[in-house]
Amino acid sequence: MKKKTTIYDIAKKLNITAATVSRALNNQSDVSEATKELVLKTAQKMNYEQNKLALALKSGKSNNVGVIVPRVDTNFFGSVIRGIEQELNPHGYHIIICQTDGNEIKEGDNIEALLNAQVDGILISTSSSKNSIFERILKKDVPLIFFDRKKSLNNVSSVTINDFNGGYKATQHLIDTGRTKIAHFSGDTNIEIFKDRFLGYKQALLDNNIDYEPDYVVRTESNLDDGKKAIKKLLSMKNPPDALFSASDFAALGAIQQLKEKGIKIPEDFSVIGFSNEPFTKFMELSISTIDQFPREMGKMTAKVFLEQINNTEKVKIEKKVILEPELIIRKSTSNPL
Amino acid sequence: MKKKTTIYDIAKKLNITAATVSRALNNQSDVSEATKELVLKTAQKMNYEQNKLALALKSGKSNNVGVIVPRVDTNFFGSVIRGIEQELNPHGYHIIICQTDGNEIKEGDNIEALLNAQVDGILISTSSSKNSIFERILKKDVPLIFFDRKKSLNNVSSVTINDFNGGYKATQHLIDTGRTKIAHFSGDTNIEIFKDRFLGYKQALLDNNIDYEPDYVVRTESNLDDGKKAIKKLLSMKNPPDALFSASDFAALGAIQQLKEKGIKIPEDFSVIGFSNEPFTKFMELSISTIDQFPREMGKMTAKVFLEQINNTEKVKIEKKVILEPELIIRKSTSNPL
DNA sequence: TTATTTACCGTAATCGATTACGAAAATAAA
DNA sequence: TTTATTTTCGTAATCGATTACGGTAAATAA
Repeated sequence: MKKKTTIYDIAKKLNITAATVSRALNNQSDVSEATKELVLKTAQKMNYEQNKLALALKSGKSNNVGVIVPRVDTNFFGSVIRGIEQELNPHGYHIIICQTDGNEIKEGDNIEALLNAQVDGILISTSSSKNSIFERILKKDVPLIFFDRKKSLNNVSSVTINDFNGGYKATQHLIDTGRTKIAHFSGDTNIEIFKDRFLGYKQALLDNNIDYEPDYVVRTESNLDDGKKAIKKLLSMKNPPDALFSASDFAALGAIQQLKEKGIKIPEDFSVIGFSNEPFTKFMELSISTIDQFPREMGKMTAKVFLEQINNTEKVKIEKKVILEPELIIRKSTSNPL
Repeated sequence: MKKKTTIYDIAKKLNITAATVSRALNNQSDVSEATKELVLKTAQKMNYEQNKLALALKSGKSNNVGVIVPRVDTNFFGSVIRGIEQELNPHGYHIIICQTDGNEIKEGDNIEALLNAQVDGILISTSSSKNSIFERILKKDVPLIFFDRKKSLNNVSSVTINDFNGGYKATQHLIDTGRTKIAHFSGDTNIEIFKDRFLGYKQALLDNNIDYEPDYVVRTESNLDDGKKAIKKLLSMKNPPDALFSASDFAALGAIQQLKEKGIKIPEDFSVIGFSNEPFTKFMELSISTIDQFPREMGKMTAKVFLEQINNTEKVKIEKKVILEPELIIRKSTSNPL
């Protein structure tokens, strides 16, 4: 009852060998139609199901792909993962999810474990500062693809959005509505995506002949409280800003709540734009302008790049750097362009 | 360079057999300290890493657990999955994620694939109407645990929240604020959780001697548009309701937006309570009262029940029905109790 | 000196599939 | 009828680990 039936069980019952059973099940040419049918029928009758582990060991292909993210319960990563799974599932791959909580050690452990599990590839949004772990993956010839948070490595593909352009577009939009005193909530600029958003912000100022004011830039975490604190600090300046580009939607919301408390009118007296297009930004009565990152498409693209790499029979390695273009979404927290 | 090193490679290099290498690596007693050290050292030098596939095939344990959900990009399922992963990872398990999009066929295919992949267990929030697939899992002696959306099967454990009480608490809260004409947005009542929320609603009315009005109950999908449509219909009644318990936060928000458009004051003239405690409900200027389901805890609990079942050496099977108690969260879309 | 134990390690089977090679049987060609 | 060619299927190796069993030599006991 409990024991799973193998091809040996079928072979014994039919008085043939497992080799023939295997060939019949795989519909190979050198088996007579008669035995093929017989095998198929008894396989069905005995509830036979192929043990993919044995197949994986033999073939060296597990059909599993590891996906590593800081956490799965955010809209962004949830959507990316959804995209990856949708794209990979029809090709027979399963995805194994690992969370790092942004912890470098956990990330290393997860990579180690995935390699031991013989995954056919690793898709990762990294929280690591070092490259050494990734070189171990490459040495084993396991396909590695970065998405969103990447490291720059030779021969390694990545799928990201153009965070520089995202920052630029957001800032330019504020300028287009007539603002010049534009503050910025920055994330951890050691992480590439946050540095790029910041650089886009600076470049937009430069291109519009607006002086860059370092005091207008505040480092914040991605939560409401940090946004509130940061905007308080900015408003207490001698020459306070009249607009904000936040690298995080959550911090942007915190700022908005604080501004309202102080009786400052949005967007008449102060404009706010966020980043990520979190679902809540659309739902607010005062909906929040933001930058869409197309996370689902990012996931699908990551999966596609992986599939291409797997199927690449050329000797030369391909290195694809896919950069998605983010989109400005104008809502009520900013005015319309002049 | 590319070839992974096996215990045979180590054995050959040291002129011993693979058996000894295996024993040394597993720190077994019948190997001399000298060779143990030697093996460990050369294993390190040769970058040896255990192939878990071979181990899995031999032992019959893959250390993978399948998790099946409708989709991963919602706050609820994302949080549940996060909880499952956090609990299972320290025990050496990896989770394989599958999405069904609520499609029964896809769910069957996913189960099939997970069984073939020899997962050590399946944790599922089901969209299926039939029991037959699950009986196949049980026949194979693969641990099966339901969470949130369950089927009632003998000897199968489940982790759910008390949706009946959730519906009851929400409705009772509206009554406590002085409402009597309470409408209900119901989900698909063929799904147990939605039926239970509805039954809780009815029971609360009954216990408070309020007549149940079938026309006050509208079937809606979990999105804004359906909520808007439904509330329009309700408001056009001869005797329209003055409160709403929606089984979905999204539909509740749609209703609120529509009510505002009509100039109806919330919560003075109309109270709304949702279900699920989606993040946006807290962020709104008019924050939405709702029912918290503790999804992360649900995930952790599901994982714990799985671990217990795995480690259960008794002959008798345990069947655990864990029911989490949902919590009423009062915000601005409902008044304070009288 | 002989017997017995212990420490250490090799042999070979096993998990469940695939497949190169070769052999027997069936058929076609001479 | 004999030879050549297919068709069909069995034998055994392989993937990379673990482990029951057995054997040898050294250590200890008698």
